[in-house]
Amino acid sequence: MRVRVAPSPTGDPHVGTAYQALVNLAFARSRGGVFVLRIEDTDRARSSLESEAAILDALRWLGLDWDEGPYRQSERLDLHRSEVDRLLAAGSAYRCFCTRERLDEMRRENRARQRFPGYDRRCRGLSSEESARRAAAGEEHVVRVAMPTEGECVMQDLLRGEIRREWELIDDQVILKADGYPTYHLACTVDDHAMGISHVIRGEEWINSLPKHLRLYQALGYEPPTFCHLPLLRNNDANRSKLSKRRNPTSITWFRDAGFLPQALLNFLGLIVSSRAEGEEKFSFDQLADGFRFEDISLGGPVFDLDKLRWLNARYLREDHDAAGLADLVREWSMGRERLAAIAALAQPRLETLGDWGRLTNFLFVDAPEVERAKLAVKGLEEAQVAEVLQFMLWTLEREQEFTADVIQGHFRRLSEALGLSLRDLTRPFYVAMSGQTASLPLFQSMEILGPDLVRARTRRAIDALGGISGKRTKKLQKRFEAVRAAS
RNA sequence: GUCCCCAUCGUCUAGCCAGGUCAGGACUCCAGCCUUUCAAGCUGGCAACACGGGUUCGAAUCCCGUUGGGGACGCCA
Repeated sequence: MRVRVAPSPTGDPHVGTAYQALVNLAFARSRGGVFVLRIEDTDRARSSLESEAAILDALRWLGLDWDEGPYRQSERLDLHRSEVDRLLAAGSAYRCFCTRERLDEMRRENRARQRFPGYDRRCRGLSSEESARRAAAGEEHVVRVAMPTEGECVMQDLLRGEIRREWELIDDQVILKADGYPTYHLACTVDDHAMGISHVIRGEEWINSLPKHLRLYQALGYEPPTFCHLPLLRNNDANRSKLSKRRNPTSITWFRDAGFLPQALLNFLGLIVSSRAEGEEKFSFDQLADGFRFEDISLGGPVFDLDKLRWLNARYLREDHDAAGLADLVREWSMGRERLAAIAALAQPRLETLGDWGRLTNFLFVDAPEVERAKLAVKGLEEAQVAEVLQFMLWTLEREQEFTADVIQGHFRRLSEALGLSLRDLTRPFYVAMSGQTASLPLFQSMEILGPDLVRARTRRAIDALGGISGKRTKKLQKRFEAVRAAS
């Protein structure tokens, strides 16, 4: 029995990845199986080594260690390409020379006519001679799978049982991009087979792609594994969309930085996977793995309840540590040597006695400071406008990979110019959002020390403190934001 | 829009597959006890089977429909 988790290194280590890793690992441990880690980095533009490192770190922090890997898909291109060639030779796949413009146009039309927006299969009829000739001539193309055009795809999901879908509703999916990299569908299928994965346990968002994968298994002559689609973690707001960093802290590093214990987070995720009828809700990974059963997973999308996590975390804090142990924990969390030195550098010029330290640096040692609405005010701006400014910066920072004081300062300068606002006025509400106070340690350096996760969470809190921004308003704002961004 | 998945307290859920208990537990909230304060702890309380049909002596549980929510529809994963 072999399972895997296959995150894509395109952003912060997501708590959903931890959730899936947890289920896979628990299943593996309960049956003496092997747990494989595979990095899905076939998106050359968005994948980064930093993100990959952060994911490995986060999984290790949680104690979700892998038995094999990490494998990188980008290092397995020869295999992927040769399998594509095999499909091409067998006529199960074909080259497509359609331009992106034509595809966009076609999708727009189909959507407007409320039809299935898939590819119209224009290139599927090309003769193999013409196809080979144009490819040899260097014409840009992708490779698509030829899907069956009639009948029904009958799938088995471990949690849901049988699922049926008309084949004609399945698109001729691209499996090899113009840049020569495989898409998820191909790479995942080929690698799962090559790595002997017996159970594919992944998020529910893949359920619609299962027919494509099944077709690939068949065309490649592979025996398909057992598939199991886990419900998606949801946001805690009204619409309950799938958990996103837009609205909630989703990064595993945020949980670490905000002072949660890895055991508590893991336990919390485990509670979603396998909740006890009654009795003890605090349990270790080993206990979870011990009694692991797929039947215990409920199919409704669970809302991530931070309050319950805090309660669990509190229990770990006081039940699993004595006072001395807790002191070690706090020191480790808040005063890593490097971090402490950075804070000292900011505090030193503002310190009269060591006793000032607490007052001055307190905000760097809490998960979130209290923010008074009145303190967020900026002279000459409405509250709503202040909220918008905060939102603009939040969007800017969400895209920023390099979270250093200099880079952050650059963003503030540009935004102040673009909005015609003095840097002083622009930064004022951010001092309050970050520290809870109008007078505080230097903003940009403080933000660097806090790190992207806490900065984003605090900015969001400040926006909420000002009454928030409605969904409608957000859309309009986003347009203006793009305009401002383009201009600056 | 089309297709797929899902539906028990505000939240996580037990019960459903093998119909028959005041629908159970936990978080949150409220009250009381304990206590130098606050937490913690203890005790108690508020709170749910989305709706409509069917099958049945009997439906949260089985079937159908409606509604609601989510997901997918990319040369992203």
